[in-house]
Amino acid sequence: MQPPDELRPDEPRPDDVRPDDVRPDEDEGVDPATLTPDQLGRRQRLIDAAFELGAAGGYEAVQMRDVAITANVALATIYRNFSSKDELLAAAMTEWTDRLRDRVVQRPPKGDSPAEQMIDVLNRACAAMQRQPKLSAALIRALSSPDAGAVGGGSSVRRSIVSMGEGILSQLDQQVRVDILAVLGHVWYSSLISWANGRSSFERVNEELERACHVLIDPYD
Amino acid sequence: MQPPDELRPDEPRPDDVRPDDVRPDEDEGVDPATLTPDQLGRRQRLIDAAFELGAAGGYEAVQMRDVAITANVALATIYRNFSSKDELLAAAMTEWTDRLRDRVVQRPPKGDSPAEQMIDVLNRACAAMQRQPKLSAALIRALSSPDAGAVGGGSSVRRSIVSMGEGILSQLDQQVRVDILAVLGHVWYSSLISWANGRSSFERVNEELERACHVLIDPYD
DNA sequence: CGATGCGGTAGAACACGTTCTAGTGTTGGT
DNA sequence: ACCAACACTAGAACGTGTTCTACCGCATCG
Repeated sequence: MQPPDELRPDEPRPDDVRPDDVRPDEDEGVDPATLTPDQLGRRQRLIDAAFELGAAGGYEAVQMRDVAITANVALATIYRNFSSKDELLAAAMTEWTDRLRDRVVQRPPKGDSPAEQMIDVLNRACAAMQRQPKLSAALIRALSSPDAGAVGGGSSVRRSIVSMGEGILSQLDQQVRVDILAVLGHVWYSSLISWANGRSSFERVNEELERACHVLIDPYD
Repeated sequence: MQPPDELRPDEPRPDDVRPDDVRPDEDEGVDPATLTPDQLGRRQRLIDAAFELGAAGGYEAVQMRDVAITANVALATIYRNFSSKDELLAAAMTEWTDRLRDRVVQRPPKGDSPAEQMIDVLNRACAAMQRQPKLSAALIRALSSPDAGAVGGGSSVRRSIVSMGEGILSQLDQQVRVDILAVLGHVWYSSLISWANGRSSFERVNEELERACHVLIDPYD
């Protein structure tokens, strides 16, 4: 299964391309350049298997033995590529987030005020996740895991929020903009974790984000 | 081991008292009123064991078999009182948070502006956690777990932030105050999870909170 | 060509949260 | 006094992430 492309599921995308703007310095240990095509293939098959199992049954359905079978790989081989289940899922999250961000960023947000525009962008990102709720929850859960390997995924998400917001808040003072985006990142992260853990609904996530956008942005506008 | 009382470790406190303002409606299933003293004792011993093991070795050191041994109880008995390890830790978190909040609230925050006062309060809470870093991380990790039983702990923490902030921001418009405190709650939660998962330092948590207080409160002041 | 080392495979083994089984008080109603 | 219900105990058993063992094939180096 290919990573779901929620915003424009119809656009063709070759199997093996990966976004070329990923920062290698924050990824997990292995340097992609030194991998043989065989190894890259196995690695991608593993990530795809994680997508597939996660989309079908959520976090607990991504069982390492099943991932191995789905990807046609030995169990121990997973651990040669990813130090843990959470790192595997975090790698999947990175891949998905990068695509999602590209989509969201490249169409103009609707709304009259910066706050409204920011809300629109976040809503669209949320809507994309909502279309694959089990997968999203699984990926978010991995991101919030204590596993060291999941760090890269977290910073990838943070980067995405910043790049989504920079254009919209460009009129604001540099420092204020950074601060606002940082706080928004916290609200996003916190709300999604609550949602992924079954503590709140998706509407609640949207409400929280909306509230935060208003209380943060409006007074500066 | 008794729950650590970080802010005033010297004040005597009887073994069996529990704060009388806990809302039973958000606690785990069992109604405390119907428990025999024996049962209450076992329950408290379990929470105390969790404190002890968690303080010594963090989340992974709180192993159910060890908790059972430490509390002098059979393994299965733990699961009669708490539906999971995370719920046990969440109960411990609730107990600790309630005390912490009482301490923090009852002395006047220092600082000239509401933002400064809010920062002071949050800093003090952080400082208390920093004194038992392994325990704090363990409790926070439990709070952020997908376990249904941990919900009560989360709302207990949220309540604490609100009650800590209400006095300070009393001059603000009601709605704005609620919104600000909600956003602050997200920042607090998100930062602490990152810290508990080893992704950021305690100074970083303080910085994030400080930043959030300024960007949220100052424009309304 | 042979040695060496690396990455892969199959599958057992291990750790720890959780559940199950069977048996033993203890308690409260009749 | 007896019975039923229930909480507790000891310990086995189970599930799933992770690690270990043993072995194999293949490429690179001498």
